Amino acid sequence: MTVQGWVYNRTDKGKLVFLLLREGTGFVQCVAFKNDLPAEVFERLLRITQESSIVITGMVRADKRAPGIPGGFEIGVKDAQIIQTANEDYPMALKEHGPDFALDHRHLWMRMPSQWAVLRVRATVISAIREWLDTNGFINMDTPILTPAACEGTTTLFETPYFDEGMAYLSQSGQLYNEADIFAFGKVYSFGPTFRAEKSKTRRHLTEFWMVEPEAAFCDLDALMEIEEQFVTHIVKRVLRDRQAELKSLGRDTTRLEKIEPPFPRISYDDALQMIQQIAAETTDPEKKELLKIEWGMDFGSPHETELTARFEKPVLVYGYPTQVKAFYMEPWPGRPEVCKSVDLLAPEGYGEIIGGSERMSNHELLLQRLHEHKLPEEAFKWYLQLRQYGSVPHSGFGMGVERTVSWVCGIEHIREAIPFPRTIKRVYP
RNA sequence: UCCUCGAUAGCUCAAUAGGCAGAGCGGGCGGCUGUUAACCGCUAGGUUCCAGGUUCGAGUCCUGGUCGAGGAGCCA
Repeated sequence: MTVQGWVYNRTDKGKLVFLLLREGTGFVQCVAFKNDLPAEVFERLLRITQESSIVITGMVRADKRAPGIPGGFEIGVKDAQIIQTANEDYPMALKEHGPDFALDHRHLWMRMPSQWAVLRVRATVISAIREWLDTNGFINMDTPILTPAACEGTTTLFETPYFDEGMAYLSQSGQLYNEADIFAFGKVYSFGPTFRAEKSKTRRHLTEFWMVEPEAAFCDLDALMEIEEQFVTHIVKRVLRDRQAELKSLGRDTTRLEKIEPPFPRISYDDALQMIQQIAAETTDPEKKELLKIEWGMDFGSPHETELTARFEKPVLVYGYPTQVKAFYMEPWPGRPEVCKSVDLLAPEGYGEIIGGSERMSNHELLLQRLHEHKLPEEAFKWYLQLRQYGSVPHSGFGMGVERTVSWVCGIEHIREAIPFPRTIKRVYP
């Protein structure tokens, strides 16, 4: 058989050369004995540089000693043709790099096994997302990226000149458009890039990230939570089924992922708050105590989510947040207007929020009132308000961050590794 | 925007109390028939982020700046 690929690493033993070849879908070891091939070819393999492109002809055989992803087999080389000899100054050493250097060389860094594995898992996560939605009655209905104004009215937006229409803004959510779509199609999802111009500098933030946003008509908060746990479980199971070798090479403890099964624990904001307050009271570390300080009405920050989810093995659904910390369009809790029918899905192991969702407000007059309370321009939301005048129904939806989900599934430290070319506050290269 | 930390060879890092600029990897040359980031010998490789200051002497101390990282806020 022949293998086409790139030389990831070379080890020579005099009359024997090992080449660890990247061939796109995996890493395979090729072994060349001096006596098995023409002297001139062997001499070239002995001197081949890292990352050179090559076509190898040989025989596959099983060998427990052979490394690779997956390991356990290798190719005995009979002949080889070098396509291009890579320059000898390839900058990526076969070890850890600092983040600045690694990100400056993202175009090469992605060839490394760890990055290759994460991005392969990402592709499977995306495939599983579409698979579950497509087979559960959701239809893909993408939403515009160039938008006239803030969808939720709070987050900082990237802006761009738009002909004679003034400024257009890069989408930070397709949700409002999804809400229009469900009245035509019942259950829909949008899936695309999302842009946030916030100056967030943490391992959980990107300025450009991918979000899937399912939305369903005739769906209340309870039904939404069921959808979320089925959806997340399916994604985890697909990765466990199809990407074992990649997870293993990342050193991921998959027993944690194997426990992901519905139902997920459901906790009200009120109860979660009490748990956090108790944790804060019991902690002796004064710095941690200060970080965990919280009272009713405040949103959970990252330290709160971390402490809370550390006490569960599965993702946790926290519902019923205070209205004042959530977006204007969320349905109020029956009999408790200070609380809304929102739900966040917090991933375990300290990864925190990967899904934010809610039941949407279906009453026209109340929605109009909320718009005014939030000082949003009624004219810009005219179409959105009309949805409540022509056949309004209870409906719900959520947004899931792809990179945060991939980070959790892979067990990696930083979200920037979960997207091929990350965009952060200080980086738009390469 | 705020808080904390960092910047030394291509890369990852070390350098006692302020006293000759170092190692491993990667590159080059040589050796080895089972390497797993191989190993062994030799070799080349430096504006110690920038601008000032203190000092006989600064990678090290002081001032200002640049760039980066982690965290907070905000969020997926």
